[in-house]
Amino acid sequence: MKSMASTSDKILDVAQSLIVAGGYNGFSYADISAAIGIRKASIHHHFPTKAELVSMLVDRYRQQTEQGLKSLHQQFSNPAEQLHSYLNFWQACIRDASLPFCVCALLASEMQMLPEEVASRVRAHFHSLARWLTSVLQAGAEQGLFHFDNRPEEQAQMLMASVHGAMLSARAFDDPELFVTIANAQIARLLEPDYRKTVGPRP
Amino acid sequence: MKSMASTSDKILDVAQSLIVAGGYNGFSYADISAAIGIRKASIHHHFPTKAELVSMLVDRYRQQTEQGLKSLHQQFSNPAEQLHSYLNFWQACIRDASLPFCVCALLASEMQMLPEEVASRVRAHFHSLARWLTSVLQAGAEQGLFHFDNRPEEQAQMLMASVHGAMLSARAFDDPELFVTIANAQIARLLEPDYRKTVGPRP
DNA sequence: TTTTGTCTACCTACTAGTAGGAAGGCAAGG
DNA sequence: CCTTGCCTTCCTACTAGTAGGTAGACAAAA
Repeated sequence: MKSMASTSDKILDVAQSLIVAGGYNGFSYADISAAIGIRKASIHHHFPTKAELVSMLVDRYRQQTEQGLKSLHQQFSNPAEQLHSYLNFWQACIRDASLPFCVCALLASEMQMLPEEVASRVRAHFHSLARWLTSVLQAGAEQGLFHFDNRPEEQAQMLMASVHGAMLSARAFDDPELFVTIANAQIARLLEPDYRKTVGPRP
Repeated sequence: MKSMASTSDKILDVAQSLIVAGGYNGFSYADISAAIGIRKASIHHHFPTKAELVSMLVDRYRQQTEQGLKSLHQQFSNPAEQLHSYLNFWQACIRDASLPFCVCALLASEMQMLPEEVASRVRAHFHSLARWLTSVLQAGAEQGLFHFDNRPEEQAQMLMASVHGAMLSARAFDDPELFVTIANAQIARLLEPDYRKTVGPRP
């Protein structure tokens, strides 16, 4: 049985893991070429320029993310469980090192030198993630599950920053569990006291 | 009057701003050469390899940071004011774009592909910053200024992640004020209610 | 005189990207 | 059936430019 994934998907897969490891300038067509056993020129056939490659990659990532968040809504009606499930996803990724950093978060740190077509897509991801977190927090607050003093938009920004910062710390300290600690402690503070015992972070 | 800074300091200054903009792989000796009007070879005289250059740069940055935090202790005896002053520093840096990102935070995102001599220094910065934040939080808690449920070490990690994540968000959204919003909201939650009015974030 | 800093000139390895062609799938026309 | 032609995919071979790094000459300062 041949490998199912198309060549262009394999290229994006490899490129994604290389970007997550070292950013936009941290990989080359030659790296991808070596990883999947295809010539450099063949990669250019699928993605004429590096900027296009990464743009397509971010588009795919955004699409996967949005689909994931949507299916999360179908799976859990409870905003607290949605939030936990979101964090569990990253927890698992960071633990098994399959995707130990958000592609867009990493690219965001290099924002100033990204091609505009990439930068705008990264920005769009941040906007849509902020929107999603805001809606979950708002729903949770209305249902009396969450409690916070700020506007939901602000609280969402705080949470998003915590998650990205926790990824960074986990990487800096070379300690995946640190992500879990930080992220779970952060949402524990959101939960209403009487709800904290039932849905709070598991040990 | 000739420029006061030594050549090697000028090299480090330029390299730092280039790293902050695009990371380890985001700058070259040629970039520095062009920026300060010196030949590439002359830079190699001061810093034989790129890894050494960045190592020295991180050493200098760590030294400056530690000195800054020390002088901050001399200036303010109040832990809440120390914390505010720390955030004000970054606030100013990000607003005037002089140093719109922590060098070590940016390098941390590329940890996996940094030369070991650089990576270990970045890790050391994270450790010492965590230590400082822990001590400030602990002192503040003992004086009844702060309130939090976790151990001070954990709370320090949460705060550090928030600060770095806020830098990232400010960059991703291209909105310096976002850093201020997130960071100030985060420490506002630490402050004891009756203390919040006097030392809380200014409007 | 030795050291320090800078220079010109160069090196090898790698960068993104291009030119042009071979092999095969596929569909229309004979 | 077979041919023709298009399309996709991949290839070899190449380009111009940039990466980090080196060798050695020169001048000024210690």
